[in-house]
Amino acid sequence: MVTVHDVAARSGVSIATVSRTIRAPHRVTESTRDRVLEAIRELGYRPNRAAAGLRGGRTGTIALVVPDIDNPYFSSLTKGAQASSRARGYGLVVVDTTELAQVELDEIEAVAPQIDGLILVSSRLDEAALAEVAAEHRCVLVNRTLEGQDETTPTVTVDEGAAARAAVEHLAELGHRQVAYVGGPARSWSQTRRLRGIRDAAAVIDGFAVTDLGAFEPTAQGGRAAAQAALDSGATAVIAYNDLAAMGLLARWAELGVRVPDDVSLVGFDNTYVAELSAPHLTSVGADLREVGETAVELLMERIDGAAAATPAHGVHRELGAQLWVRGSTGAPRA
Amino acid sequence: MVTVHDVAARSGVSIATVSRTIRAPHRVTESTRDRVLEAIRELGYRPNRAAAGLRGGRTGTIALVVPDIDNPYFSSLTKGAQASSRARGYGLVVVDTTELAQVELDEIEAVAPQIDGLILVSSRLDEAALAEVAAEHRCVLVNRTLEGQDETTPTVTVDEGAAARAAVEHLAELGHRQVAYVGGPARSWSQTRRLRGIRDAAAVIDGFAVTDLGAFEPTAQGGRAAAQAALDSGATAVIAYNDLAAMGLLARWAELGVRVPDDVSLVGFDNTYVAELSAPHLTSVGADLREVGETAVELLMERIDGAAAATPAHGVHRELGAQLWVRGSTGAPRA
DNA sequence: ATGAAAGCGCTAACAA
DNA sequence: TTGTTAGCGCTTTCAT
Repeated sequence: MVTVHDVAARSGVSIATVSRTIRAPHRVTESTRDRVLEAIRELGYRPNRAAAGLRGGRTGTIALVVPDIDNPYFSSLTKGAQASSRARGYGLVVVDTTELAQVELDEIEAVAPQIDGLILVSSRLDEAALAEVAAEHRCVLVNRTLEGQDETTPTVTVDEGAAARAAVEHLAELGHRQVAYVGGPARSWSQTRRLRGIRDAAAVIDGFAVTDLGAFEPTAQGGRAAAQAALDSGATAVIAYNDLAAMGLLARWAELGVRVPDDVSLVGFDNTYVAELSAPHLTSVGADLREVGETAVELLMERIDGAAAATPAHGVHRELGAQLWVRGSTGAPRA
Repeated sequence: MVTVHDVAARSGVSIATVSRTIRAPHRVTESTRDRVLEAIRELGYRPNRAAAGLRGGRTGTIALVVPDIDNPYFSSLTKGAQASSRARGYGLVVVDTTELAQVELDEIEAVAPQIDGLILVSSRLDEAALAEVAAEHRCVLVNRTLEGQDETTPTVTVDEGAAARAAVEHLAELGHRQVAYVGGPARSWSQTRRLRGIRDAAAVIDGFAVTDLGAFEPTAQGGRAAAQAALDSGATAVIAYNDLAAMGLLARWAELGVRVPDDVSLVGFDNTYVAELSAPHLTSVGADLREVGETAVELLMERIDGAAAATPAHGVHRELGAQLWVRGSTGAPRA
């Protein structure tokens, strides 16, 4: 292992100068700097981030904590974060909590000392635990806000209201008036906002009725389970809590001989890549997931770099716009 | 931040005893141990893994390096690794290399000092670079072997030959004799093995012919691009390089009015979760991906714990069996 | 069985 | 501008 000492010896300077050459190049004469840089290259020196963090408080690494990496929503978001942090010279470590609050807490505490900050995506922690984590670590929240007086934790959310509205208006324009909603986990943060968004959007359209089919698993299985009920509801179009559930509806309907969009239209949420796997492709509403990841990193960087500097006392909250991605699963209702 | 000093003060012992209580409990009297353990609980002390690694060489963390986390193959494998490492008390950090060899190399060198070992999945490094990484770091290879004299690096592979054979035999039993293969990236390690496996299996079946359609992107788009050619080949069944490509074939065929499995049967590779997203569900061959991840962690653990101990001079190579997952996309050929 | 002390690789005062 | 030095939190001899 090559250390600062090796580089120092090789270039005939002290270890402090080596460190400075990396962290504050302007504080070193050009000639020495060149010499040190060359030694670094020759020796293949790489600073030990753990050691740097131990002493200086900066590790050059951030962590992204997700509930389930094996879910296209989170993996796409992760891609965005990865690209963004890399572009800024930061390392990114991904942690999967398997949807468990306790695991989430454990892992956060375990990695915390080794990183400069963390991004919590769709945290499964309860308010109290989340507030404590947010208070003790430099972090950014995604898809979740801290209720109450917290104005200090940067947050990235997607405008679920706009997404829901886009779905409803799209269907209304196509001529639909009877729509069924296949919901996700009842207590979920997104579910609440999505259902309300749909209701609000529907309310301002003449003669537009929405039937809430209740809570289903946010998976293809959940979608399959809802397929018959959706049909029975008499709706000409269905909105699903997420793309995975929509895929389940699509598959089950195909087995039942129901054609999409001829017999019924379908819209998913999140615009994950699975929306382009089906036949027909799935119309979906949502933000650009990679952009969500990028934005979270951006906010965290501001928090880190401008630590003492221009950090506003109030937190930064970014609500990302949602778009409608029209694909083959939506069309005019049967005459 | 709670440190060993806080715990030591609280329990009236030295920091050395605190450390021992954690790393070598049997070297501490039961009464003192209890006292220390209680202080740890009360204070909520968590050892700083980075610091531990700096001094002792053990960080309690391992890294999993994948080319693209936004690919169901890797994300499922990651789940397995995550569960397994957690069960063993190790932290797991996931690194996404965006398919780039240079990024892979950079990230490996950056995290290396902070971890006890790493798992390289489907490494994009060339032989020379990979050999060097394997020599300098404690690592396990997945889906890749080091050619030549290396007998020292543990490796996990999937029996692609068995997978290919399972696909071919399944189709043969159904009555198919004309099969087309939609290939993946020409130079890919898996592609080579899969094609050969299919050829070998076909060779021993009377009158069984395989048409190689050539290289396509290992994505839904790639599958779509191959759809027409697959039909034109006159095959009654198609095997795709992976599930994603198979999904593309399925979708394009649906648009073309081709029915699966009535008009043509389809088999994918890898058995990722997307195989259960389509209508009909996709028959696929492959190993249990989570098991692949678990096995890799297991091998790495053996390498770490038994460092000096019973480590055989020759490496450990585990080839995981592949299974056939029969779903709706395969059936008898049209009479 | 326990404590004192050295030092892992690095950064940040402080001196020079 | 550069070097010296004191630790960051921890593990690990070496004493006791």
